[in-house]
Amino acid sequence: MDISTREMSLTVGEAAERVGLTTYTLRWYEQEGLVGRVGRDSSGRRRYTESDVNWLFLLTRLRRTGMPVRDMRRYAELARHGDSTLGARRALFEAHRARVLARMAELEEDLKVLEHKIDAYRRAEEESG
Amino acid sequence: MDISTREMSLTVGEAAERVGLTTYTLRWYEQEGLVGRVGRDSSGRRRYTESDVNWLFLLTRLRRTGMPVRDMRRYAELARHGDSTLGARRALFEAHRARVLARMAELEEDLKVLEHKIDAYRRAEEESG
DNA sequence: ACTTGACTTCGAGTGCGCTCGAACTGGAAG
DNA sequence: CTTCCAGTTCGAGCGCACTCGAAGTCAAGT
Repeated sequence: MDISTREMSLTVGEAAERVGLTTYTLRWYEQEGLVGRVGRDSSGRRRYTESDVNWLFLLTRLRRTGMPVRDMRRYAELARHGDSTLGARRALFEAHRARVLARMAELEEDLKVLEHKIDAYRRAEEESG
Repeated sequence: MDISTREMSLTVGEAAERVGLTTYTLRWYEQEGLVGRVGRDSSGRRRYTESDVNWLFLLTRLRRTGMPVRDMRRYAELARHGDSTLGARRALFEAHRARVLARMAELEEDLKVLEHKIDAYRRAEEESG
């Protein structure tokens, strides 16, 4: 039982790799207030804890579902204000879930258009190729 | 049976409204080669035919599924080259369909994360609210 | 001791997809 | 006949989300 496996802390490069963002983006997220001030070591280098990494991971999911950085910032601010904002955070997620579901419904519609087109091309190829 | 119902032609504003884009965007699409040169009336105004509008509609679906304008341009170029490019166009759509399916799978994953979070907030609210 | 390479901050630059302002024109309504 | 509105072209500008370059620091490896 190595103490380092219990008290993990990662450099910006390691954290970036783990969450699939670049070091540039991680620093920028911090600057933009999407992440609270990350701890530094004695020489001023960022040290990411496991909970920092979990938070970053959540941010990547929000981003990937199309949440604007502006809204992620708002969410981060709520989170920084503790338990009194739990309801607001849930509301934010529920609203976002609705948007994601709507987006998925759109994509399914659009997929149909794509498939129709593919079929039409197939038929046209048979006829003239 | 009015002849105007058979030979429809729309102004840029009407076409924009019908496909859900702005007039700016319609002109820009033309300029960018996403749409072949649209016909003009005697005083130089654009007149969109039904097939122009159908084409534009298809473009909106490609856009909405995340196809970059660059790729839409490539597709438009293929379409302008006639039946010899049917296979290429089908391939382009099939590749795009794969990306859309992958995107939908991602969204479903991300949706799970969202629902977990919502549940967690609900539980936390019960406990401390 | 020196080199290497990942880190620091800062401000500037990039790519995408529009979006708009300016200056002008031309058809239709009152 | 005038007023109005929607259209024209052109180039410039914008918002978003990064992405990068410059100049410097620091710790570890050879």
